[in-house]
Amino acid sequence: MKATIYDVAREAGVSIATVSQVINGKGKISEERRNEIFGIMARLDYRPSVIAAALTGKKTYTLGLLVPDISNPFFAEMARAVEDQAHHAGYSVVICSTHNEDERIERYLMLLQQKSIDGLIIGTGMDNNDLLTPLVSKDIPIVSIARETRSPHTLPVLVNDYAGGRLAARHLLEQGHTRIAVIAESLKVSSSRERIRGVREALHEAGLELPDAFVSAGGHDLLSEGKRQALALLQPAERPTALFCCNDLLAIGALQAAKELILRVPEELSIVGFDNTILASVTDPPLTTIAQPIEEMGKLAVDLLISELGKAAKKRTHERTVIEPELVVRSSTAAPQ
Amino acid sequence: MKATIYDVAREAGVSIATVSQVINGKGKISEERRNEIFGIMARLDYRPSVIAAALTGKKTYTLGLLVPDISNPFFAEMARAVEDQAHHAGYSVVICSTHNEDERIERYLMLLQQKSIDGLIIGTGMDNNDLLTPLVSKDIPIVSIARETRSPHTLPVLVNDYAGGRLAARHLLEQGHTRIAVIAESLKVSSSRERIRGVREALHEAGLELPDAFVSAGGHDLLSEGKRQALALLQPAERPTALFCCNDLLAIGALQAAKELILRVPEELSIVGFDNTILASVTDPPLTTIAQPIEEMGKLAVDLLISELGKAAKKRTHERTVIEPELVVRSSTAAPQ
DNA sequence: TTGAAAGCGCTACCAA
DNA sequence: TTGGTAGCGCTTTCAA
Repeated sequence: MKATIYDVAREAGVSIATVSQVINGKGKISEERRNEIFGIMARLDYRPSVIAAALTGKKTYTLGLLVPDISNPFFAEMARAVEDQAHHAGYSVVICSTHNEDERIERYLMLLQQKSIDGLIIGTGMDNNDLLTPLVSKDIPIVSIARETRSPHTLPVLVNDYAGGRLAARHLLEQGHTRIAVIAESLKVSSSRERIRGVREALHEAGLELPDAFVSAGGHDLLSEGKRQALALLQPAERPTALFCCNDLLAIGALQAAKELILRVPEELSIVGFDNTILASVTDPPLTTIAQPIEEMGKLAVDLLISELGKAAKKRTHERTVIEPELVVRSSTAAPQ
Repeated sequence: MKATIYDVAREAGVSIATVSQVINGKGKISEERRNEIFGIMARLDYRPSVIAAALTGKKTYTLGLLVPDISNPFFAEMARAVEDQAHHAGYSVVICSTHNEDERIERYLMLLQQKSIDGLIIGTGMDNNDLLTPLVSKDIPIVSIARETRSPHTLPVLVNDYAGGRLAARHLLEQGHTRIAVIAESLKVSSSRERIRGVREALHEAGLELPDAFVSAGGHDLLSEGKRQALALLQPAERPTALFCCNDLLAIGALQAAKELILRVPEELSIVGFDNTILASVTDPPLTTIAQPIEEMGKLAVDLLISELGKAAKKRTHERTVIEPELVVRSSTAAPQ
């Protein structure tokens, strides 16, 4: 059977209270005793039960991570960064794929609460901020990564999406494009809206408009959705000469659409993605995209969360952490013919 | 404050034992009482604490998943399948990226034990099976997915790697290749060894050999490793005309190597991958690869694990679940010039 | 059909 | 410096 604190105490001829203090480095225990007890713990291969500790109100050293879909490389890379950093700090991470469905989000949130996570990282879009109130009222700190929620209690760590949109549009404008369309995953997500705003703004500065007909959004399966939307956008005679896709997966869908329509990329159609996931570097042609420093963001989010963990709810920060995106030019963009 | 079982009991004018029975559908409680209590639970927004339940020896409804690297699309897709299926069954999943390092594996295993997971899914290579003994002695069921451990206590769910290797080699042989080299991620992983054995066997049947110089392995960063190894293999005058890479990431590295050497794929060099991740379909050229039905495997693994959860340790299955792989022909293979 | 009470393993407070 | 002990919220006999 597994050794408990009682076994250690008995073996050491002390009370469990003493052992507990040794474990937690509290109280004043003599060097001697301390070392003796450590020795016994090692000999008995004793491992404190996180569960029992959690029951008495201590931390569980578990974080929750909500992402729409872990099989999307962007979120996989995010999960990796988060998990890595958390691991370094002694935390483990429960990863939840929400598929952007409120119902799943709710179930997961319940689950995570029941399991008493110490903190939550949200990488998924959320309509309904009420879902967070139970967490908030329990003083569980929440950071959102790569998107914002409307709740004042979540600390965002994000890339400057607006700037990203501008960057993409400017790149396209500089190459001489004037008919630029946008494909977004979902207008529910703050980051998509911001990126579109950036595009619109950049166009505006160039004296151009972003017609509503050139903004497309929606869908779950990003790849096929990107393709479907691109197909639709490219139908009209007055088709756009460039597509800005709000993520790489959508961009790849667009790439497939172009292939299907026998439009050469970048000669006949330019495509810009967003995220700079591994996908962007391997496609045919390689994708010009806006890079989100996802690894850095993941690390930052975890550090931030853990530092908030220590504080009383009152003293929590409310700062937004914003990182600037970068344009990565590959081969999917060129001057229009 | 959060409602506890005591609040519910008080409100209902019964004892906590009764409430507990209602929650767990045990004992004989009158319809009336039962409904009344359910009502009160709902009204109080009562959520049983998984932690407290776990302390008394009940399940935690948490599974552990060990993968080498969640940012590798293959494992991301695996994680997604596992997580999805687990979620359907009411379980959550703690995902751990081991980087194939024994030390990390050990830490994670400790962590998972402390948190009392109900079951473990191993998707990572493991040298040291001793790390599993603590789990085994606690009767925690373990299934390995897409690879085997040497421990008799883990139930494997895998693709027929040997057949996969053969499939790849046969495809190449049929196209007229005779100088076929193999790039593997690590010989520590059973699946790699099996795939190579399959290749060797197929070659053997065709009266050919797989020289040791044509087998390359090792490394962590799969992409750059694939490139490095391909570069090395393609150096000699007697260079191979085809490369079988033990996963898609390696294959993409090889693709990059070919580009660097200005070798056209597939005209001058054929490349076959393994896994059929999303990557394979978007590369330039799209990758011929061996498909692992990863979604199916993930589901199977979870179902298997959960069904084992119910059984006493003695009655556990020892069956291997093997699925046949499929060849997916795209554009990275052709007859040698 | 229901309830009392003994844990589960640990923490934290108060005494000694 | 150390130990006693009352919980933490829930499950599970055993009695009533």
